[in-house]
Amino acid sequence: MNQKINNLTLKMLAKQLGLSVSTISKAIRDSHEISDTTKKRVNELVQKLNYIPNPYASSLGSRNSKTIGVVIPEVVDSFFAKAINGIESIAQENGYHVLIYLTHESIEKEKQILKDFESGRVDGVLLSVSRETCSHSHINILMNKGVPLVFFDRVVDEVKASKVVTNDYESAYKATELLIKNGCKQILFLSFLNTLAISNKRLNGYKNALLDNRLAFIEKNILTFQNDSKKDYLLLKKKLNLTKRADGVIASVEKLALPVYQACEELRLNIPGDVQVIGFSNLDTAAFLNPPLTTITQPAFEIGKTAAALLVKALGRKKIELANEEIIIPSTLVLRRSTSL
Amino acid sequence: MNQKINNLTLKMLAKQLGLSVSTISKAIRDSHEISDTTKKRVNELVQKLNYIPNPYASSLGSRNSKTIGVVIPEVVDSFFAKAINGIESIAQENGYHVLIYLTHESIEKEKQILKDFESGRVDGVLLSVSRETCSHSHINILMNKGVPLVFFDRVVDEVKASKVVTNDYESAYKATELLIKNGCKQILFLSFLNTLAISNKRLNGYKNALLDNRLAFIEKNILTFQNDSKKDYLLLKKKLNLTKRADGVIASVEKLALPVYQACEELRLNIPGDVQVIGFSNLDTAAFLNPPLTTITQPAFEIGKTAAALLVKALGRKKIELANEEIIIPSTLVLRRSTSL
DNA sequence: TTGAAAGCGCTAACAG
DNA sequence: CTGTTAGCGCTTTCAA
Repeated sequence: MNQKINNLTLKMLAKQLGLSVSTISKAIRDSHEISDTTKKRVNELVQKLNYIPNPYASSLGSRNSKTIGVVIPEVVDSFFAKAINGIESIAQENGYHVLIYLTHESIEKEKQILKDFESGRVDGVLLSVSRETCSHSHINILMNKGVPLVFFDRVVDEVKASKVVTNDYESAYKATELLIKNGCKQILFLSFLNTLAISNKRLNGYKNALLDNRLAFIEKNILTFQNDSKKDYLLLKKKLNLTKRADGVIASVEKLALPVYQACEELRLNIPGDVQVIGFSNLDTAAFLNPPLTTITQPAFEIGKTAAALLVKALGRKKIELANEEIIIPSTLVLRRSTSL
Repeated sequence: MNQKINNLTLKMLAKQLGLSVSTISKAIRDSHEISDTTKKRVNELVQKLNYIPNPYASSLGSRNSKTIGVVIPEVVDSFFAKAINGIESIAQENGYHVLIYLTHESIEKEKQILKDFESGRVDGVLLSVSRETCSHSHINILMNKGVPLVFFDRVVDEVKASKVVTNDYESAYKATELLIKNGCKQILFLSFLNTLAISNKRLNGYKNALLDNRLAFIEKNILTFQNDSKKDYLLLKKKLNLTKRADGVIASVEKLALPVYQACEELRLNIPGDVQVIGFSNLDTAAFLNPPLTTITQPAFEIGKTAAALLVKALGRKKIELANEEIIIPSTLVLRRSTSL
């Protein structure tokens, strides 16, 4: 269907050099079975004619595609964007190609994508699950088909696999503790509706920090946002406007920090005077918000890079095997003016 | 090398149904040559056995891969992240897969990537060139090989191809005019070192707005940043600290808005009282910066989406042809408090 | 409407 | 060290 220009093939090279196709093939891949002289002859012709092998033919023969599939919820999110950067750096370095798929937080899309991967389209998968992902059979099915998979950031605890994460529990604990030390009595915890392990860990960190500091854990101080619902925003505003008003907020998701700022602005509440705020975020602009936002900053690039490295290393082995290890790369608490000094 | 699980093949299906491989193949692709009854039989078995075709074998046979290559400078940039979103939406909708490549602003990498595309790895390319891209033979070579390519945002004027851009000249003109109307006399224009057409257009908009308003165009008011150099930042600071200090700044690139804020903070200059600032930016946080940043906001999602749509439409045709049209989707000037009212 | 046969361009034993 | 022989799994004429 494509009017593709007659691309050079191994066969043509073979004819030109009076060698066999397989010799050329091996020479190009620098096989030890081939003499240096013929390698040189071959490479010269390859250069001269600008021969570029057909990757799909190679894949078919060798049963691997030199490509990895990256499945993430969003790309407009500084965490994921930076993680992709890390992934790409490793891929690039090792001659892998990167197929990107966005689930937009939909488990249906996630299933669809993983199912497609059963085709052998990718040699391995890097996955950060959607908020909707509660069941995980689709992940197991793929892995059982022999497709290596490494989770990063948003992992599923129940699935046995290699995982690269950050210390969500501790970070949330520290964040909460900071607010408490700073005198907050009513601390809101904002998150999106989901069953993500990562959310739970953050929530538990928050909860335990409260309890360890003899503060009540109040169910109603957990605000669970639906996607972009106005209602949730109004609830947040209400919480910040009661007589016994919330005086601290932890936005456990990057996107939820801004609504807090917005609400405070509309209510003419001072941050950090009236309300102190901490956000889980990789925003480069955090330092320039009004006021600068104290953040839990995840090592996004490193997480992506490490996950990719794990996968690529495994793919390089004769017998592919991931150790099912969990690598934890700690986040950093960056103090700024949204929490009082 | 891969211990891939014995994947189902057409041959196996054929045997089970007592049909030929080609019949199955056609049935699966819903060919009109196949009777409805056999189509049904085939599809039932396909469902039951969960048959998934090998994409690389298909590619080899059909000479197209159903994947597009997206080449961009960075992904940690809200413009590109949003553009990817647009691209992905179209790809997804049309059954295309998306390979992502980052040049990190290096023309060498860009060349390497485009050269790889000569292999037939992708059916078409979406390209936003690196800052270093001055020559463009690598792009022409690829196109001459018959690989369809659509530029988006950062185009190369000299190359004939379809392009999706925004109105950079007008936007910069409007931005400059706004500052002038607001009383600015010394307006800095910040950009990165490059020969990008897009930069030139913005610069010209700035220049002409000055001239049309009887203000001098001063070469030294153009600050050209190298990548992350401290020196440039210091120069910016100096410009903001002269007796005849700059009183307006246009950051013609998203990344350069923050240094301005930083410099003003360090110099204790008030925005917009002492200096008014406008940034070309898609930052969601713009509204929450201190003060909220007036921006030229590009239609990132639409640009990506439109470029992808153009490409995909062309790929769907028997005889692939792009009309070499240039589609312009206008940006929006969003007034916020970094420019006085 | 179906099927046989000939590839697509490359890899991979295995011989020589 | 090089070549021969089979495929990889699918698409595509072209006959039947």
